[in-house]
Amino acid sequence: MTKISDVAKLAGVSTATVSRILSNPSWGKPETRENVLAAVKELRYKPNALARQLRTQETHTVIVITPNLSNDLFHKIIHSIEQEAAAHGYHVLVADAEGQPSVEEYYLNAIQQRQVDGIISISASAARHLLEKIADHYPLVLVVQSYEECNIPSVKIDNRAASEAITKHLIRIGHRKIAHITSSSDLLLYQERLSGYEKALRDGGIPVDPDLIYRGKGSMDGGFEQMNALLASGKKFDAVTCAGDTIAIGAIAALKARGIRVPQECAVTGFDDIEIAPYFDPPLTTIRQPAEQMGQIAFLKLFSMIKKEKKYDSPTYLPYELVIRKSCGHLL
Amino acid sequence: MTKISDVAKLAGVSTATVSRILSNPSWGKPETRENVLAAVKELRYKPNALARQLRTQETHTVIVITPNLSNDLFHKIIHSIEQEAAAHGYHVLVADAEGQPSVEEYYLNAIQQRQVDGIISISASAARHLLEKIADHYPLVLVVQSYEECNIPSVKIDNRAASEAITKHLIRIGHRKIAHITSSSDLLLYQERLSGYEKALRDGGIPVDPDLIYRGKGSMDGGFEQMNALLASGKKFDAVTCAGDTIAIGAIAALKARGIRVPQECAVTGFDDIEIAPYFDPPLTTIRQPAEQMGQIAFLKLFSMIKKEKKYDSPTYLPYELVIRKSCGHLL
DNA sequence: AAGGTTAATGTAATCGTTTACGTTATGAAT
DNA sequence: ATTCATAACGTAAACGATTACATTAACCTT
Repeated sequence: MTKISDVAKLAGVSTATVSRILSNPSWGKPETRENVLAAVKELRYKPNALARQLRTQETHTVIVITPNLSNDLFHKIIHSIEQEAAAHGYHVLVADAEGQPSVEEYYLNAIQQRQVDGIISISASAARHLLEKIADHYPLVLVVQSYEECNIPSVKIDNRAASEAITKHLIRIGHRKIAHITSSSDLLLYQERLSGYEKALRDGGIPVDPDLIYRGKGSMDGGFEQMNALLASGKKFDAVTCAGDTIAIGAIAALKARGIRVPQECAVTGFDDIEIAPYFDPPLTTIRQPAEQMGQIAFLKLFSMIKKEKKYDSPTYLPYELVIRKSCGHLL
Repeated sequence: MTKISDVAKLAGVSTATVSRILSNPSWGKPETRENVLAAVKELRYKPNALARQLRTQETHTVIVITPNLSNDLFHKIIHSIEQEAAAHGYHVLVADAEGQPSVEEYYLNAIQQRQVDGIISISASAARHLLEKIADHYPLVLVVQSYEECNIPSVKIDNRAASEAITKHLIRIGHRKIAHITSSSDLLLYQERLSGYEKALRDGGIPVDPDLIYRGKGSMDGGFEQMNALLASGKKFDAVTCAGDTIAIGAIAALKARGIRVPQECAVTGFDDIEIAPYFDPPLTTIRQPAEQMGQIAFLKLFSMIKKEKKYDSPTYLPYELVIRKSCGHLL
């Protein structure tokens, strides 16, 4: 592998000159520039990133930690982080935390070992105090969810309000016995969605019935299983709000398997507006999160922290959108 | 940040001793070990990965290049690569090539700059000669697709045979006028699937009709659009094989939108067996690729190349599985 | 012509490890 | 007691870049 000293030798200059010409477009006299650049081209020189990073103490790389790779919303966000990062000359390392023994360890290792300049955590699942400790020492931004009254920079929608909105829509069009299927994970975002659901019920004068709230895996399998459990319970219900589109899809499949028509006999709503939402039968009524914006803003926040422009920041709330399709039944 | 010399000072030894004790469990006398390890703990020392990598000339990191992150099959593969890599003490860097101006450049940069020890390319889209040139110099493994008679190591299923099998199934249960919707990308894998479809038709004594072959985006949107085009053409058909489950989902949505019942009036098959396949209405008949195995074997191949055990290798063909669900209609 | 400013470049230290090579201590073998 | 092998450890040279500091050259200014 050719190194900078090879280039320097061929161009008849010192390594310092090569380095400067390569990193500062207005440096050196034209003749020298030409020589050096010609040598670079001839030898096909590529700077060794490790050496550079070791010396400059920055990697121009950020790590994105995601609970899994199979969530459509997550990779929309990841993709937009990558776009924005590239625009600033940064690389993105994607870490799939699924199946990782200790997410916390994962978080820290990369940055402590100086392999990345900052962390973006999508839907972080670590304990609050731990995240705060990390944020105290390193640039960290949370996306999709964050803790309340916590000064770790974050970007998200108001999950509670969104969930309330979609539930209120069901009430408005005449549903009363509304169930909720959610994930049993203890992510705050699910608690917030549950809480929005409850608020909508209370505001609509409908008592919250704990027997209509089901928790399980946050996947299609999970939705399928929980809906079967709900059906098996014998409880009556005419609508279900699900805390995610994948859950909703599993739930609808379970209803259909018993010959229950959606939305005529039971309305179902999702959350996230994943790719399949409009193509499913029936198309899902859901909440759309502004994935692109979330990723973009998350990177920009992180970037300004890396550049030491600011350390803390208030959470950014972005607008969500209630997307009404057929799975919730008739509008008024 | 504490460095190795801090540890050495506190433990009263040289940096060489610290380094050796940390990397070789049977080195040094017990007393020294204890001192050093105690110092490490006290100072919370974490080795600087960059410095280590610069010195050892290996990063223990491999890069996985994927055409996009939204394909369920791809992240199953990525996930299994990560699992296997972790078991060998390697990290995985995921590169989403979508929207990248030049995938080729991407391929090379990371490895030329010595940031990774090897490359796994999922469904590579680069030109053959380019891939061969890369493989000549660096460890490279292809997954999901590869070129014929090419000695770049690869892991995949026999796409042609699988496509032939699923098409033959349609013929066996009585379909004659079978269309094919595929991606307009020039990935070999789509050509192979098309070719398997054609072979099945010919073997069944059915002429291949170019007017029944449609190409578009390989997404749900694409399937929707192509099916609409097919319908608009006025051509008669009673079944459609799609080159991917997402295409099939879009296609079915388009059929339903016109009130055409699937599979009664038109059978549809997919490819890949993504998460939603069993939950869709109707559940998709499709080809399951052994994603876990593919990822695992891909990493192992790469690993042996990195360790210089072997350079070239014949492609590994793994068994696929024809998964028959309802979207193709009655079995005999 | 002397002094001063600036541009162009070189020298060598530095980032934080690992490791080849050298030295000393220890103990076994003769 | 001498020799020899081996274990334990230290010294210092890498790895390949960037950059503080020093130097020289060139060009003004008066």
